[in-house]
Amino acid sequence: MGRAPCCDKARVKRGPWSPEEDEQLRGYVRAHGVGGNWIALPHKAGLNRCGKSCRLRWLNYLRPDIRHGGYTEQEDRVICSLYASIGSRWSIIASKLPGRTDNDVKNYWNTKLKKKAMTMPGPQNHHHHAGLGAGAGAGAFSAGPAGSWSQCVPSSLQPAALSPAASGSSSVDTSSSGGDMCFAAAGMYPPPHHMQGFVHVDSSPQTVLAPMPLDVPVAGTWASSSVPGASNVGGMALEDAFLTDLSAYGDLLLGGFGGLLQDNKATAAMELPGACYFPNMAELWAADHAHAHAKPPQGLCNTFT
DNA sequence: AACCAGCACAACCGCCTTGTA
DNA sequence: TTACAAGGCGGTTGTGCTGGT
Repeated sequence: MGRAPCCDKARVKRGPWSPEEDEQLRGYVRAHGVGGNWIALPHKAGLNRCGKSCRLRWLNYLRPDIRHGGYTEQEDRVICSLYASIGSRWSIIASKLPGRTDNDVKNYWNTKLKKKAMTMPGPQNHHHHAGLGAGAGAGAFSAGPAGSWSQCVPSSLQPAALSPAASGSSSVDTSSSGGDMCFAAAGMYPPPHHMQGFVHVDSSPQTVLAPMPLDVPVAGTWASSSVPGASNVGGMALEDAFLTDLSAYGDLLLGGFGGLLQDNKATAAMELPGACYFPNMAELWAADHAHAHAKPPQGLCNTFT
């Protein structure tokens, strides 16, 4: 027997919201805020709706800062970049796109961007895949010789090598806040010497990404918030560093994103909030070392902050 | 004009995580 | 430590619109 439903579905209204309901919810939130309790909100607001439904409606549609449609090339690249590195974690991806919601980004990917990405030419240098490809889970992403998306990417388009399901990361501590080792595009860029076997620090397509040694000293959290002048460190703009890294990962892991990303990375001009755009190191660790059942070394993070 | 297929997007479902008593 | 409630998330479904036949 499953858990009890959050509301009586037989009694609450379902389906599309009417303009009157929208205005009722909008007015209530304007006047009182959400109050930290979505379950109680519909009753207080006089809405015959499930609390979860109210929450979704507000977050995905009624919030004043929401933008719908009109995705830019930069946003496309960011979505592809992050999808290549972290998979379908839409809330994280959306958090990097001001005014976008996870649902919106997810729909956009499923209906448009996925097809667009599928039509992109494949990578030019498949020897990249020798790096992480030796690790567990990477087999699903071995690029075909022709290098087309349809051959490189599994049917689900899920980067299994990084996904919780494949890495078994339910046992991996992805929520640690202390010692997060964010490979922030800002903060410490280029990365310390001992990380450069793993981190792509230049735009050379020949760069081979190798698994990071696990016994490396971890220098603590790399976050722009703690580093003065972090938006442009080492002569590399934040977005350039970000996209350079992720294009390298896309090429390594999916065999197709690289082509989508590399062309215009230098011209990317959108401002990306937050600091840590690097792939989840804990999951990479788990996937690459078949240690899904164990915790990664302290300091591997899952935080995009 | 009617029908159908495909598309876009809003909304729902169920599971997982988190906070709290 | 445990149990429970609520929040959060990603996958999936439903619905309306549009273009083609």
